[in-house]
Formats: sequence, structure tokens, C-alpha cells
Amino acid sequence: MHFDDNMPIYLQIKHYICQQIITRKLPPGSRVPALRQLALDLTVNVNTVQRALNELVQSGVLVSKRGTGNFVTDDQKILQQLRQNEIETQLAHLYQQLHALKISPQEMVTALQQYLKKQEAHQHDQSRRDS
Amino acid sequence: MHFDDNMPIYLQIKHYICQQIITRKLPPGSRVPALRQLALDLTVNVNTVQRALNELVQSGVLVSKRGTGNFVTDDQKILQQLRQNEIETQLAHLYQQLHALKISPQEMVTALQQYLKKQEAHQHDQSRRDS
Amino acid sequence: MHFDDNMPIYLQIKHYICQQIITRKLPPGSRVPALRQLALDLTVNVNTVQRALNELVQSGVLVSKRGTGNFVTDDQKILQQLRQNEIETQLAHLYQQLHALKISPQEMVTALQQYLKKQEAHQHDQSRRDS
Amino acid sequence: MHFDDNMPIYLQIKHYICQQIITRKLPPGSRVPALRQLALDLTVNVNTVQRALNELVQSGVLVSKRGTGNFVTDDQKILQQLRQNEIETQLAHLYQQLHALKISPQEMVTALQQYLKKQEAHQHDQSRRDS
DNA sequence: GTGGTCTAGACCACG
DNA sequence: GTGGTCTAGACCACG
Repeated sequence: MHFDDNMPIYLQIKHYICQQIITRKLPPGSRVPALRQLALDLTVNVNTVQRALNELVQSGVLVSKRGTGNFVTDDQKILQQLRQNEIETQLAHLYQQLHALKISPQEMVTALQQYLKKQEAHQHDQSRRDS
Repeated sequence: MHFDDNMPIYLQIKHYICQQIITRKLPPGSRVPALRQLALDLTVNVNTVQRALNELVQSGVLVSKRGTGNFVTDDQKILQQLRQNEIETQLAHLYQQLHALKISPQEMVTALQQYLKKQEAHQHDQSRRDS
Repeated sequence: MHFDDNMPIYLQIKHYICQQIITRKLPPGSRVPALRQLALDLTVNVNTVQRALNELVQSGVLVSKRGTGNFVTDDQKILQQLRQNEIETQLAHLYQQLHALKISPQEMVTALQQYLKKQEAHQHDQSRRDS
Repeated sequence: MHFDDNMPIYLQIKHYICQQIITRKLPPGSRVPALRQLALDLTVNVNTVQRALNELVQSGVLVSKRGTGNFVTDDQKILQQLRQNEIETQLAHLYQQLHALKISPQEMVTALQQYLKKQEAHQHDQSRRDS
């Protein structure tokens, strides 16, 4: 994983773990990799991972069991919410940014569609080159 | 203006000025408020503003004239590019984030449309309440 | 190192580090001396060195690793380019200056050759005197 | 004329006037344009021009006649020297820079020859496009 | 008054 | 210990 130097790494790790949970790479109730393992995987200091996990435990997304590790909550409500929040946050961010550039809602949608079309074309090229 | 603690202030200032330029609140060729004035307005240090302006000068968006001030370029190519870049960056960010959540392109578009519809409704309410 | 008062120190530092990189005194992938150490060695302020390093990071010549230091890129393309740019800049400068004095390209070459011959003779004298 | 922000403008003006003298655009004994006229031509403050002229008077290249203006010296020795100095300075600068990059004298000559050849080709293109 | 450079020194995130 | 950001404040060139 690659980090953006302009944002605290622990926040980026927190976000990364949330993504894993939302996509069920870390399913409900599953054990999160050990602190030190995560630190190794992400080539990051243990303290930094610790801080990210702490905040996730605080918010109830993770449940810490002393001596055995951290587990993804199996509370469907929290998990549902986590996903909704994440998506809404991203959409709100896009809206706010483009709105500040005086771009109308209709334009936002067409701009996104164009972007996705271009993206698709690129990946087509990519996979053709790979095969 | 209010700053996000999780990002360097000078980058936020840079971004803010770019928005002003894109929306023509700072039209091509116009003078950017004086360095010290900006620092006062934004209640940050002169050097912090300097750094933001400096990077914009480096990239050709602003032109610095010794002893007279900083001016928005009137090179339409650069200004066009600035706008395009800004929009593309935002779309790329949304795409990357939602893609990581395993959301398909079609879903992205419909999610955005729903978000915008909800947004519109809110503002409708807002304006009704205001009148 | 001694600085020319008629040019910003940070640019001179930048140039100095580029030379070290081009001549492989700082080989690809190697660690640049610590920020504070460089400031001590060059007897300038930390921020001044920072600014020089920052611009080299921006241009991809250096890579900054949080908490560990700055490293020379190992991207051969960038390094190659750096060398070429540096040489071309110097030649362009000479050309422009002598051209302004109405000196023809042929004369430039012979003038350079004469200068180098004289230089060589001097160094010969020097080494004879040293031995 | 266009100035390099990284060097004092008065030095650049001084250099510019020297070039005019060496190329006889300002012949020996001729009158240098009036202070205020120069300032207008170069779109520069009067004080800045003044400072450049002062230094040229100090070095004997210009002769100031109270109330009538500044004149180029007609002392051939000084003029000869001025030209020689200028050329030698430029060659010395190139040598010093390329030497620092561990480039041998022979390489310097061939690099210059290549640069001039490329330059010639460009100007050929240019003039063909102009006609 | 205007921007550009530099210093001294604080504080932060990360290792 | 390492780099990154920010502040306060000085000094300079230029207009």
C-alpha cells in the first residue's frame, strides 16, 4: 500500500481497514491480523497501526478481546451504516468540490459518465496488452 | 475560511486560490490580493501564503511581478488545463474510492444521481423555509 | 561551500546537490545527508536546505521517506535527464551570451578550444610546481 | 527585455549595456540614452538604472558629463579589455560547471559542437517557417 | 507598498 | 532521530 504524505498515516490505515470490512475481505466477526503483522504488511510503525485500531474500536466497528486480538463487529446495523457513511461521504465530497467550481448537478453526472467511459477504454487497452 | 487540520494549510490555500481562478472570481490577468493582505484575511503566517503562491507561480498559473504583485496568468491554455485537472482529480478520487468498495460504474452513476436528488430536495426545503 | 550573494542560497544548494548526484558522489538510491546535518555543513538555516530539497523532491530527483530521510531516485530516466538538462543549460547559456556579442558558432568553438589549452597549460605548471 | 528574477536587475542591466557597447550598438564616444528613457525602455525603475550606470562609470566604461549625460569611453584599451573579459568570463563559467560534472575538455568541445549543430537546424526550420 | 529570501525556533508525525 | 509545517520577524530589491 502507498500512503499520501499529506495526510496522517493512521487515518489512511483506518480508512483502509474500513474498506476491507465493507468489501468483506474482513468478514463480520473475523479476526483482524495481529498488530505487529499489520505493521509489517503496511511497512509502518506499530504505534501508527495501534492508533488506527484504537479509533475503530472506539467507534464500535472493531471489538477488542484482550489477549486474543481485534475482531470485526457482527452487528449488522453498524456494518450497514459504515458502508452507507463511506459512500455518502465520498459523494458529498465530490459534490462540494464540483459545486465550488460552479458545476451544475447535470454536468456532474455527465462528467462522471464521461470519466467512467474513458476509464473503461483504458482498462480495455490494459487487459488486451496483458493477454 | 476554515482549515482542515489533517492537511497542510498551504495546500488548502493553493486549492482555494485555484477555485477562485476557475470560477473567475479571480479573472485572467487580475491581481491576486497582496501577500500580507491574504495572510491577514486567512489569519495565517505570511510564509504559509508565500508557499502556496510560490507553487502556483512555479506551475505558471500565477505570474509574479516584482514589487507590484501576483497576477493570474492570461494564458488560456493553462487556465483551461487547471480547470480540467481539478475536475478530473475529483472524479478520479471518487472512482478510486468507490471502486475499492466494489461498486460498479453503473452503481456510481445512480448513487450520484440519488445523492443529487436528495440534495436538491434539501435545498428546496431550505429555500421554502427562508421565504 | 561558499555562496554567491547574487543568487538565492536555496537555488545554489539545489544546484550543488544536483552536481553530487550527476557525478555519483550521491549514487542512485543513496541517502542524502540528514536535513539538519546538511544545514550545519553548509552553515545555513534548516528551512533554506528544506526548500532546496523540497524542489528536488517535487521534480522527482529525490524521494522523501517519512522519518528516515531523503534518497536519490533510482529511476535512471530521471537521472539521465537531470544530467542532460544540466549540460544543455550550461551550453545554452554560453551560446546565448556569446551570440549576443555577435560571435559566430565557429568562433565559439575555437575560443573554447583556446581557453581549454590555456587552462591545461596552467594546470601543467601547477602540477610541476607541486612536484 | 526580460529579467531573471533570481539575479539583481541592476546587474542584468549593467550586463546588457556592456553587450551594447561590445557589439558597437553603443559605439565608442557615443551618448548613452537618458536615464529616464532607459528606465522606460526597460520598464524598470529609475533608481535601478541609475545604480547600473553608476557602476559602469566607476569602472571607466562610461564617462559621465554633468548635465549632458553618460558617454561610452573612447579608450580602446578599456573597450578591448571589456570584450575580452566578457568572453573569458563566459568560457570560464562553462568550464567550471562542466568540469564539476566530471566532463573532460574534449567532451566539452564535442558537446558544444553538437549543441551548435542542433541550434543551427532549429534556426533553419524557423526561417523556413517564417518565409 | 510589493514580493522574495532567510533565520530562529516551535511543534508534529513517524520510526 | 528524521523530515514536514508553521510562525514571527528581519532584511532586501524594486516601484
